[in-house]
Amino acid sequence: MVSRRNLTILDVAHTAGVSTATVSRALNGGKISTRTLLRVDDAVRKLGYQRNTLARGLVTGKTGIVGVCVPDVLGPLYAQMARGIEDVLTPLGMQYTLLTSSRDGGREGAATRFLLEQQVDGLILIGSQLSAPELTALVGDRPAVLVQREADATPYPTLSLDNAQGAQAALEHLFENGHRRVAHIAGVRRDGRARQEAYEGVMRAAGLTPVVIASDSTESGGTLAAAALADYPEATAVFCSNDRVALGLYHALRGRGVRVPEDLSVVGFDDLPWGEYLAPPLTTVRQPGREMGRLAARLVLGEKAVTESTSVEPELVVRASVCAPRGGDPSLPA
Amino acid sequence: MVSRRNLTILDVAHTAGVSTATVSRALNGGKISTRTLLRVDDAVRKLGYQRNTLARGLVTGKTGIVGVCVPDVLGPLYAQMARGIEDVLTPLGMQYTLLTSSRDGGREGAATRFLLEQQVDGLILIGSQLSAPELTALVGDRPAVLVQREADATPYPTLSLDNAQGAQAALEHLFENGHRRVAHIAGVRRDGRARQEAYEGVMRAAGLTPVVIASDSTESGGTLAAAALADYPEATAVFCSNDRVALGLYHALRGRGVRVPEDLSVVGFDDLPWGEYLAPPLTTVRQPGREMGRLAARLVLGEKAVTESTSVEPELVVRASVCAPRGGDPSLPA
DNA sequence: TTGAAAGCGCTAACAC
DNA sequence: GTGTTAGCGCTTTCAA
Repeated sequence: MVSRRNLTILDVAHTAGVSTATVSRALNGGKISTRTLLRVDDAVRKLGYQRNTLARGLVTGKTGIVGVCVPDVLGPLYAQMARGIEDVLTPLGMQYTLLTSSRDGGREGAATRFLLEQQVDGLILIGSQLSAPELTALVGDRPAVLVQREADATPYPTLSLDNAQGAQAALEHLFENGHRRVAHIAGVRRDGRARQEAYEGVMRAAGLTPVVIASDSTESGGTLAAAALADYPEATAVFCSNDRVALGLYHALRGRGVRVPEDLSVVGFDDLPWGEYLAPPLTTVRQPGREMGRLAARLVLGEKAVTESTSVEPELVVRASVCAPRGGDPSLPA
Repeated sequence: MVSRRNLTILDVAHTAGVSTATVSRALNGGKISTRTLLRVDDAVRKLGYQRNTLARGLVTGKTGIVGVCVPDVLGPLYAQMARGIEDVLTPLGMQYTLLTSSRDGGREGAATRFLLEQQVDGLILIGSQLSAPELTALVGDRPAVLVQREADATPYPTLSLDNAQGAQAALEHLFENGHRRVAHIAGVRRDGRARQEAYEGVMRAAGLTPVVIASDSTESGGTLAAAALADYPEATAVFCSNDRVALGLYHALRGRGVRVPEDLSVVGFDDLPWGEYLAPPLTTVRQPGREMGRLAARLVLGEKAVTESTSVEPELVVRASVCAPRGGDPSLPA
């Protein structure tokens, strides 16, 4: 049962009394008589043989593995994407290897190179920070998909959330509730910037003045932003670049005796799992992570027609962190 | 720059005017004259050569990869462990491949087999659900570490959190605050069971009656548990099997007008990132995920003396979800 | 210090 | 249906 040294198909062939080719066929579903198949199966079981994927991959030129590189393992969104990828790979008997770039271009490059040297059949790069030339030099003409990145100077298809649409939905919801003075707590990364730009655009289009508070996209960024928000007391609502910021904001607001949503309405972005359990449950924009994962996988496998860039629609999730502003439509600074 | 078909070291050898052996040596830091090293480097760069790890692994019998299998990617704790593993692997020029078992024995078996066939140098199985015989049959004598699993009938070292100690710390904190009627919302998995047993033991040792509410370790489990808790109104505190349950409990309690901690003290387990931002900030037991990851990696690489089983100490994180019960020490049911 | 050559374990023609 | 055999791309003796 326990292997001494390396068990190979030769051992199996031996104990089954057939050739290695036959064993290979048995293992891969080739033309085989039922009797020999049984014999081989027995031998495999008896020996506890496990095939060596390296050798197999070396000769077939395929590994059945898709490499996935995420910014960090910590994000629930990436986890959802991973599930989506799994959804399409598993029925195909394929697997994926997950690596993290730690939001660092150097590490991302190393991880990507590693995956490529691993001879992965395809590459899904999520939130890549590498420049277009770096990417092309590294990946060459291997199948790759860039997720959370807008169409680029790269030859690879991209898949991204329509951040503009999400921001617009959030703001419209706020407008419908009577808000006009809506501040934005901005994020730092690609997505954050896209959301900020959309926010500014929508505000201007509505004849309103954007007020942007810089932040680092984390809970503590949200907490810090609360202080900055105190300098803009006429704001009746805040659109946060993501849920984590909203969480930090909730916390700081509570400390300052500001009630959500009575004193200040809040909208998040992402729809992380804990959002609905907050007090009040957070109104937010959902990013369909799992679906994005599925799409990315199908794109990289070439199952879906590869258009230059695909974007998926976010969905507004209305819960309880938005209500009408206190004095109806506020006119001028207090 | 962009490879036509497969670029091999033969191509490199060719353009550098040396043999493949020399190229190999140059790539791996063997004895080489500086001049040829430079020539090879140039050729590599010029061609955009990337080594084929499969071939390399096939001949060396090592891949430099540690396989990691986690119950689900969604858990922040697993993410922290992954970071810990990375901490020790990266400086060694090694990598890890992450796979999920989706808390399903079948999928876990498949994932493990896949990693093994991948010829990983070691295996870190987190929260494995497989039985000892299944595990031994599958893994054989390859280096493996079982995380979040107590010492077993398996030949592999285990690494687990001292759940008993964590439960004890939580309960002692509650006792010190004057609580006697402490209920427990139990979890379903290994860890949950260990915590429940510890809870029961500590309660009995203190001459108190354990009250256990079954749950599924998720937010909705916590929400449901709130209803069950209504049948035990004399409880002044609840020890939750994890933070997610505590979150759901918070939510349901709020709906019922029960204040935390004034009406009911709550303690969680795990210390997930959002705990400190809740209202009130959650007192909980921290699981040192990153450190566990580091330990697991060192164990699997054989850097650390392999003792049969290692356990790491949890740490009580006191925040604001515990205070003295309302009427001091409650005596009898209402 | 470098090169020639023998495999690592497997699959895929090609014969039988 | 089954066996023979030539590699897949690389490292590693062994000689030179």
